[in-house]
Amino acid sequence: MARYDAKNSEKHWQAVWAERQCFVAPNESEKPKCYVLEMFPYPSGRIHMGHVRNYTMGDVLARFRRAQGYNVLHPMGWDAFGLPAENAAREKGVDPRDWTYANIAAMRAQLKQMGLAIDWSREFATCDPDYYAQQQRLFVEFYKAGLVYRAEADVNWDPVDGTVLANEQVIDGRGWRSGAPVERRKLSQWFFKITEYTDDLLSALDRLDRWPEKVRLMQKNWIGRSEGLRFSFALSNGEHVDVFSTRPDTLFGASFVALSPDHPLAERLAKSDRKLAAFVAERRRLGTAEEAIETAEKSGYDTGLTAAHPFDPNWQLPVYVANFVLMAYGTGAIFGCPAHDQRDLEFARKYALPVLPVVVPQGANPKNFEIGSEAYVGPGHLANSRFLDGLDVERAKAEVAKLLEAEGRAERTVHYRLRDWLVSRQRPWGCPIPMIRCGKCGLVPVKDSDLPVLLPEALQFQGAGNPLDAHPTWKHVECPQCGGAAERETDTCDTFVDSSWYFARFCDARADGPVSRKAAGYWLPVDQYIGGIEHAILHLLYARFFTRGLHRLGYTDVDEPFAGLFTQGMVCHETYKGHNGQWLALDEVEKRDGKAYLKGTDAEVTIGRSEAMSKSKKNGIAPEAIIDLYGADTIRWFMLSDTPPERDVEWTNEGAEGCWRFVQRIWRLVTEAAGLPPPHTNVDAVDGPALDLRRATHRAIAAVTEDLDNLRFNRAVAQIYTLAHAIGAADPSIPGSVRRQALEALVLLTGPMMPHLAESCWQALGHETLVADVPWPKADPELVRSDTITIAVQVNGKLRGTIDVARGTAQPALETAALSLEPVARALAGKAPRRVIVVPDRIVNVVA
RNA sequence: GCCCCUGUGGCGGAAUGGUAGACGCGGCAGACUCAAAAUCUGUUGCCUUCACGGGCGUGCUGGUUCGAGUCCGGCCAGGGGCACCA
Repeated sequence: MARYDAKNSEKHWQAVWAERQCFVAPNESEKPKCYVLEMFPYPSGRIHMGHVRNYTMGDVLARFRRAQGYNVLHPMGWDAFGLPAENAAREKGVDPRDWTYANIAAMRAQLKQMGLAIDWSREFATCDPDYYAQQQRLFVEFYKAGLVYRAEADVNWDPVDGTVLANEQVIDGRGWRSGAPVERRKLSQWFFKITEYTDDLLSALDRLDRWPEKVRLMQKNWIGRSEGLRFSFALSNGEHVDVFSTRPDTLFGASFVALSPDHPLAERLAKSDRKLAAFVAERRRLGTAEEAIETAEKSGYDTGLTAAHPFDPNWQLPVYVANFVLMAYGTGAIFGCPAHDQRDLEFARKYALPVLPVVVPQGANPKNFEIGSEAYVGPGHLANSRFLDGLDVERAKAEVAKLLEAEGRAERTVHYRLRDWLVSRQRPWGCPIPMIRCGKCGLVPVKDSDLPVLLPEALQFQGAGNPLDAHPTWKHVECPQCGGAAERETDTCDTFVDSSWYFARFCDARADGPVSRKAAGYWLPVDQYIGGIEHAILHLLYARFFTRGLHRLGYTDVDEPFAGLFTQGMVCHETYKGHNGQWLALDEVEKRDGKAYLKGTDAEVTIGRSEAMSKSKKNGIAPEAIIDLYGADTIRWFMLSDTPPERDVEWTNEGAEGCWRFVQRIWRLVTEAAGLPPPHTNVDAVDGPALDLRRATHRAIAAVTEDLDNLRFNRAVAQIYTLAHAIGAADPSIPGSVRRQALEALVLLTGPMMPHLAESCWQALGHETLVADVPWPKADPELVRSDTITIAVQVNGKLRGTIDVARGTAQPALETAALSLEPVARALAGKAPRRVIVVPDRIVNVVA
């Protein structure tokens, strides 16, 4: 029997699908629509295993929904602006445009090898002038709608990339791309007013019921709503300092006031206080990096000023500048209550400040309740707090707020941690911001008729700074308003802008305007979005904001771009380290008897734990190599097998071999079944082994359908193995029509996961249609349910036997049958049962 | 520091509060073969027993329940996120 020739078969079917335009989605259809989207890739030049997993999952769903009768939109594009192209330009002297499009061509070819059911007619790259022209149009419209503004901002400056980074793009005090230590600079920057939608972005999370709870929680925490009180302390120098607190109930436990080193007052004091200036500078070297601040010891600088307690002018609190107070949150100043805040406690212990408990838990005696090394943050009643004594925390908060508000000294406020989105980037390989600065007219948007603002043909990458800015002619233009000499904005957009609306552009990728209202009305929202958890916050939040903006501009009626979200796990592999601790690549190592050795030697190497495939750890496996060896169907099958899709998967060669064996097994099952009745033969009533196979077939159809509906690919795979086994083990005497039906179901169920193999098998079974065009099989409920079932019999919850009964057998009969079991009698040892729990069709539990 | 997730055989993992370990990988045994490869079949949690059987088992520890991998409380370990969120 000839083996299945994956290489030729896959090439053949890919050509057939392309030729017949199987996966081109019409924008009008009688069918219900289904929009399946995977996060589009950055064109790095080659696909990695993470892409393979991501696009396989989306492809299975797209093909499954198509078979179920949906009009499926499953597009692909390229997130093509960004720093790597610039780095390549600087390092290799290539044009970023050429580099990017060459990468796209290479990756497109690799993706096509995977046999994805994609509507390639909608493909675009964000660096296509046609795409970014439309984005510029949106920028101007957002600007006119009041969603864009320019402001001075204290920004993170990356001295290597010569670019500004958003706070959330700084990792450990270094640029998230360049790794260079970040400096601070004040620059005039463009912002999107995402905070205009804060409340809505938060409250709408509750309605995203097909999003992972984890992601909704992460977004909720990121938006960070907190209710509190804003009030001021009078300082000994005659000034006032505003603080924000969510715990005003603990005011009588205050023992200090602390300012952020970035607080204007701290900066002003530092001008005449060298030591303070040094302290502030030291803190700034820590950057905004969380880890650095985390591990840094709490420290402060006593300004010598004091602050009067709001309820007692004679009570003076010391005023510190403290390294743990953030300017970006609240007012940049706090009052410290060491007994009920861990950070304040550590600070107080260090500077020997009083620690007075003012909230005591239920049952504790206020007189001897003491704070040790842990602050008490739980509920309780107020103590040591004069007129607040005895109140619970919530009532005390309200009381303090009421008193201070009545005197006009405080304001109940809701604070969010979400800040506006800084989109300016000083990079040449991005979408130019279509604004013009005129000495006379100020900021003027580029006229619509002058769009797009194209990037210049040739850019010089020598030297730091932005080549757009350094270009001899590009930025010099006439003011659209007064006609005088003016300058273009040379900043480009954050690439998150590009990815914030591409899903809407896919609805009609060649529309004249940015988004076709009609097409977006038909396709949006995306029914299932699939991508990595690393985008759980920024990308998804920005896309949600942008969609609201598009709604405001009338491009769409939806606010939420992604009705369903699925975040897949990473692809991992064992790691290896040599004697001096360096990472070893997979092809430098060979395994024998469970141990790893340097290839060709007896030098043992350390086997590290499995980690996400990465260049730095040298544990990556190239998908092309696997596709070359086994074919795309095998790698697809591996990605779907065993591990639940949301969990990290470990790549193993043994597993891949197992997948490849299964490909051959299906092919053998199909091709060995010679002499079947012709296609479309009806199955007559059968019994015995033939009925068993029919039942197995319909059970598999039902189970796979349900599993794919819920993206439980690993379970669907297990069901298909079970059906294949049932077919292989079936009695040779059963009618060919039954065997045919089982094989056809097997092929169709496998179709979304191993599409090439399925087409070959379908053809081998005598069909002239394509699996890609065949409707999804339907399970007969009669055949899914079995008439007899096995019921467990327990004594005191321990299994003692089973009984086979007809479905629906009544309680008394079950009880009698259970009690007559020999092991049950033995366990009872002659005594009468105290009680017998009988759940029909489920279980009998005898309580002895 | 705060928040989130995950702990089940040798391994990846199944399991609406109702027979723990489906399915796959690996191992073992057998069939086919002169032999091997390939393939097929069976078997495979641990302890105990000649056997029948019995006991123990879902990170630990309490609880709820006739019955807990599943629900609740307390811990431990590993992983992830974050802007110390006052």
